[in-house]
Amino acid sequence: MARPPLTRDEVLAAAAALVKEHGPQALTMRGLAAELGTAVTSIYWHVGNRESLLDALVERTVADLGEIRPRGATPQERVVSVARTLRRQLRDRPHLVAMVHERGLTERMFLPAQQALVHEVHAAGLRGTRAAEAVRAVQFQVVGHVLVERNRERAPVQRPGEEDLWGAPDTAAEDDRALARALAAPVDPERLFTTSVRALVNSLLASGT
Amino acid sequence: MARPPLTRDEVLAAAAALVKEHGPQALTMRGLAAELGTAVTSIYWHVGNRESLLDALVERTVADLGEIRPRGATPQERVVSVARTLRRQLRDRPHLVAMVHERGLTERMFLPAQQALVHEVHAAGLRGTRAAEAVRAVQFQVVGHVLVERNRERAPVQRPGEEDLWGAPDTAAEDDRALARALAAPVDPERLFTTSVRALVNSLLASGT
DNA sequence: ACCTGAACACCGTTCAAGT
DNA sequence: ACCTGAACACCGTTCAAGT
Repeated sequence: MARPPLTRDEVLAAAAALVKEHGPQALTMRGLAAELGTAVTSIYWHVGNRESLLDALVERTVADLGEIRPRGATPQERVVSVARTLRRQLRDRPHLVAMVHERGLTERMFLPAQQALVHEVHAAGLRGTRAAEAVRAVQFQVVGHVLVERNRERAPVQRPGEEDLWGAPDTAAEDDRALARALAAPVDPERLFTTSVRALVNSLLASGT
Repeated sequence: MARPPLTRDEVLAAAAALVKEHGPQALTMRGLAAELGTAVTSIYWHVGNRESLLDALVERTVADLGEIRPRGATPQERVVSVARTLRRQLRDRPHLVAMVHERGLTERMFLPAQQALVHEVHAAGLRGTRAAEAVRAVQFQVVGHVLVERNRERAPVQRPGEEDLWGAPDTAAEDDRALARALAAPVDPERLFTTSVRALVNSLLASGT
């Protein structure tokens, strides 16, 4: 009744499944061993230790991140489309993105998108330092937005929430009920993301033409 | 030789010191007890458990976050100054910001800044939904940037780094050596931050005048 | 080359018992 | 009201011993 010999790939696959479903804190060496039907110590032979297991996981999924195909008529539109695609890719793998982030591989993960951005910014007429700054501004903007967004989802109930904070009178917005109401309403992240990126991109690319 | 009776404040202070110095993972109940010269279980009497201890710590430091005084002649400048002040405040407490973030209290922490932003955006002529969107765009931008920045600092050595990635020929930037060089150079986060915020703010506030 | 159980040094938390 | 040690159920990791 002995199981077939354990392989490194098998370990990685099981670990990836655990992380994808329940997050990295759910990946314990003992739990993983139970999942695989082996002794805990066998895992150590194949992957070294927990730390390098996570490293391998992150490595593997960074490599999995797909190509980015810019869409749209103008460089502005294409940059925005790259940003939106990237946001979607990151949002699809919340736990893994967090792990990539923690391990400082955000840079690497972002490379395909960065190359696309370089191309578009160049097409918009930006050169040299200015172009590099525009690319990085967009890069920081997208990654930052996704991080903030994830945080909001993980902590859906704020105490007190913006509703309470802005529902009360005697605030700076008291003479603008529409503003107060808008701030009390929940954020629409998709919309806010697009608005922000568009605003940033319009401003950054304006200096190229 | 008995120590004076333990107080909740004493526990919080010692815990805060540990976290500030070495991060939350360095805060173990046993280590804290050793620091305080009591039994581990005494701590439980005062703060419940580790989770609510961290909650209390976060609560306390969110309350500590100071006022924000906008500076500058135009609303644009004042919004940028708010953003820069906020960035500095967040950067001064890296571990605690991360904890606030993890606990989903980013909203609350951001409130003083948000009120200042509302005031400035209003002064710039924005109203209602539009004003709210501008405020939130800046908010997300700042918090996101700080998060990305922190990540970069924690993982100073990227493998491979952007230098290697952009130093090689045959990239999209191969006809623009200045661009390739700029992307291979390390990021100046302060400068990038100011550039980005300025670009975003200019674009957002333009529609108000 | 690959797997194993025992053991070590850690965790957070509970609880009955003290004063 | 406050403190204590013992105990429980977890961790990750090492290592000598097996095949």
